[in-house]
Amino acid sequence: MTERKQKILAAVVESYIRTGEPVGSKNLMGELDFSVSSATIRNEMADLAEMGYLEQPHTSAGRVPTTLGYRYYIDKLMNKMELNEADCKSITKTVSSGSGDPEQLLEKAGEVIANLTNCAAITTMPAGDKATVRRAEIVPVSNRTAMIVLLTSAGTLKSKACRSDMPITPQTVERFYNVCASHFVGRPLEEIGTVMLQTLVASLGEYALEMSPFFVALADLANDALSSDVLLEGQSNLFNHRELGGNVLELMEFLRKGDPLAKLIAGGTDDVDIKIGTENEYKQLANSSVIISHYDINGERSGALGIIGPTRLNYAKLIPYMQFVSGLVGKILTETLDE
Amino acid sequence: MTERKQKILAAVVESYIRTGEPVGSKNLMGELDFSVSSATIRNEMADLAEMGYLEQPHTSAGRVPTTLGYRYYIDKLMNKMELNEADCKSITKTVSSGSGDPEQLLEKAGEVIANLTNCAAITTMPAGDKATVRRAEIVPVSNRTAMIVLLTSAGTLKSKACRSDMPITPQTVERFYNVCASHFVGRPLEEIGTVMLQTLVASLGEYALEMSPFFVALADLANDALSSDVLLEGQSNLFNHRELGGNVLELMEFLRKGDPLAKLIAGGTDDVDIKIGTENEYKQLANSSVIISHYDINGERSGALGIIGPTRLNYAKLIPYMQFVSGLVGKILTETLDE
DNA sequence: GTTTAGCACTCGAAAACACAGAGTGCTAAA
DNA sequence: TTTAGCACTCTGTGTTTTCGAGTGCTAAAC
Repeated sequence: MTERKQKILAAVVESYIRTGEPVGSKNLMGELDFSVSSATIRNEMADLAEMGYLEQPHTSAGRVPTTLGYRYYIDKLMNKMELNEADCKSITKTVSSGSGDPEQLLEKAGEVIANLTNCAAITTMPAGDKATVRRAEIVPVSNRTAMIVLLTSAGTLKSKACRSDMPITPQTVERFYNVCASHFVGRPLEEIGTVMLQTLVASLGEYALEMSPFFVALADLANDALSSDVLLEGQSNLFNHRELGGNVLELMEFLRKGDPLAKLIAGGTDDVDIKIGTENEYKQLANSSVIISHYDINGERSGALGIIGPTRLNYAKLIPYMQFVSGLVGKILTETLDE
Repeated sequence: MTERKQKILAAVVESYIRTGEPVGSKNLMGELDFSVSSATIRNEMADLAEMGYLEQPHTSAGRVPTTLGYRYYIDKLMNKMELNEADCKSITKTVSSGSGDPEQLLEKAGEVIANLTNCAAITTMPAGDKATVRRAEIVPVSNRTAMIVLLTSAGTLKSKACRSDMPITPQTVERFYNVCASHFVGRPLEEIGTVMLQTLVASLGEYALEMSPFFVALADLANDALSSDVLLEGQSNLFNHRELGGNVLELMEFLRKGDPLAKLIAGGTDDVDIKIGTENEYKQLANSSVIISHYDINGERSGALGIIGPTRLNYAKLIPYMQFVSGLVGKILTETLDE
């Protein structure tokens, strides 16, 4: 891999990212900082194609970067762009304008990213992995229906209505509160599994029947709180990218499901993860790139922001932006949740 | 408007709804219960076109119903289809399978409708118009951050994190609880407006500064609880209707915003509201039809289910279905929330 | 040995064209 | 009033043509 080949590869990638058109040898001439003829470039490009970095949509078209080409560009050739001062300010202003509610914050961050990048943005709420139960109770709303409320140490509050077969008395409420206080509060959410509940219910004796629906619902809530919520913003931006073509629908269908999204965004240990096209584990993403940037709360990896778009993302610009926003989110959340 | 014209109009509408193709005089011959030549039908159709009930996409194409045509058909000609027994059962089963949580219920109902109709489904949570405050409190999650929790008599629970400039002490919590108990509990949500809050904060004296962010957040929550939540399901179904063409995107963008949706579904006093194409107040819906069916809780109009799809909906079938599902939802919610 | 000019060739996109088919409107006869 | 017949219109489709961008190869130039 000569230096000249590198320069040509970089130029092809950048030109393609900019225009979306396959790039030919003649056009490339003007974009290089050294002058050679188009024939020379052609030879080099043929080499790069053979090496797997470029490919042709069809015989008589220009060249387009392959997954490998993008990867090489990102890892070795790319110069990250500086952040635009004004953008930073406006982002900071928008993101921090909320009242301190994490969900609102991440929603806003997602919006900002989606608008900025013209892609779909995904954000995860701070992970509840290690969260413990802070409080659990039932609040009656009618004769036989009550809200179950679960507050975790991570600051998430989940609630859900639940119907009982028996009238709900103040004693029911108190009993439930006491059981929770003695068995759950301060313990990790994970412990509220079905096994735990079964033994618990068994030990309740005569009250078992009365209480069991509430404990089942509580387990539901605990699960809810454990599975990190994923927010999605700006999906419709994907329609602006015609290279995604007919696959947009499948892609959007894929995004609608929370589970794979959660997996997608969870993986990776680096500060910023980039998955290009077929590098993605899901085949629906074969034509898309994903940039994921994690955020830390109190120095601990807690969640992530990501974008999903076509493979020809402006990586040099977007990577720093994603880092900036996730850093900002981490900072704000750390402040919000400090002990 | 002769009887024959009516029969022809009905046949045109039904054929178009079935096939999606403009219908010509020859094809129509086979679908009428009397025999006349295509020429006769042509004459009648020309008349109907002149009267504004039909139109031609272009000179040499068949005829398509206009908004007026659909309207006449629905109001005067349509025979509502009977509900399919098996469908009813499966709907009932799916919808009532939840744990009694209204949100879950309406989500399921929306899903069922979306799948059944191949349209986008919108559902509103039971209105909080007349709801009162059942409980309001703050729960600290860190030194300066607390969750504000608001539970209404309608069974909705809203919460939100809120950050204070001062450390939150148990006294703060108690003070807030007491103020809420004495001023808000039992009162309509609407009263928690900014005006009310200002006078209240003023009366708090030295604690005003400490408490005000929480009251502001509480007002937010009250507003949240008042503005009926709108759930949207099956938007992607809209892509299956090619007659919506390029407008699908605008339509989906429109659906993403909650506000107009809420307005859309709120209006109307009838049991079932049908808006066809340009009858809709929003121009993004000019090519769509909307069927909205309200549900009652304890005999009081509380919310609605609706579908949005192309104008060529199978009204005769879908209207009874919507009535059935909304009736079912009303029944279940009435049971859930009975006092 | 590397670079360049020249040239034949390939392929896709767009334009031009032909044409079948569905449907209409009109006229005149039944 | 209804019907048969006919000329006409328009779209959608398939075919052909043209155009241009781009390539790969060869042979000459550096």
